Amino acid sequence: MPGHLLELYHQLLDKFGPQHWWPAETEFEVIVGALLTQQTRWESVEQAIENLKAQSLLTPDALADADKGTVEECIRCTGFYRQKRERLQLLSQYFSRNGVSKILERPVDELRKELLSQKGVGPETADSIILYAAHKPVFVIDAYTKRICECLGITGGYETLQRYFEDSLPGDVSLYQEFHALIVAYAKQYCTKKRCDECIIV
DNA sequence: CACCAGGTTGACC
DNA sequence: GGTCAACATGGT
Repeated sequence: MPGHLLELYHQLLDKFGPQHWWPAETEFEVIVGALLTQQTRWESVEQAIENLKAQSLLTPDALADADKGTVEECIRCTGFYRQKRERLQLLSQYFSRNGVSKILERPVDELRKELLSQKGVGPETADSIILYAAHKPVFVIDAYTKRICECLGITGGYETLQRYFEDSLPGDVSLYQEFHALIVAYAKQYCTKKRCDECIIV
């Protein structure tokens, strides 16, 4: 019985309040954060972003040309720092060559395909960039969302779950942003790998 | 000390 | 098409 997602959204909003997710001064900062946040705590990403800012490396041009050791030092705290450094600089080159807003303004389908062709950018990272930097309504499916979908009896791969959310909700950017953040807030507390308590969603 | 975190890739079936 | 180790640090 689909159609319960909007109800779930309001339940979570009542319980946790607005999350105002992905605070960032620029779109490029969102892009960098999206890459760095892979398989790490957000607090580590904030630290890394701060480090990059202190070195004035938070622009595509600066980051693309920056010294490798310097970049690795800045992002070490996010883990996988060698491959993330490589991928971050390749991504910076790409945005530097074509222009951040020029790229983000492209039609969603085209944009998604382009992002996915970049090394280190998979579906979740691409969709995070589209939703939080390009401000277009694609629903981000992360590990927490997958976990909650299991509770809801929704099975399938990334695209399947994404279609389910997008088909069940109005295509609204703010709604997608908040809902995604609320799912994470909820799952972190009540639907961890070890336990699934007080499940308000079933 | 073991396990986990806002994933992606390339190898292998 | 799906599964899986590798990638690396820091927190609980």
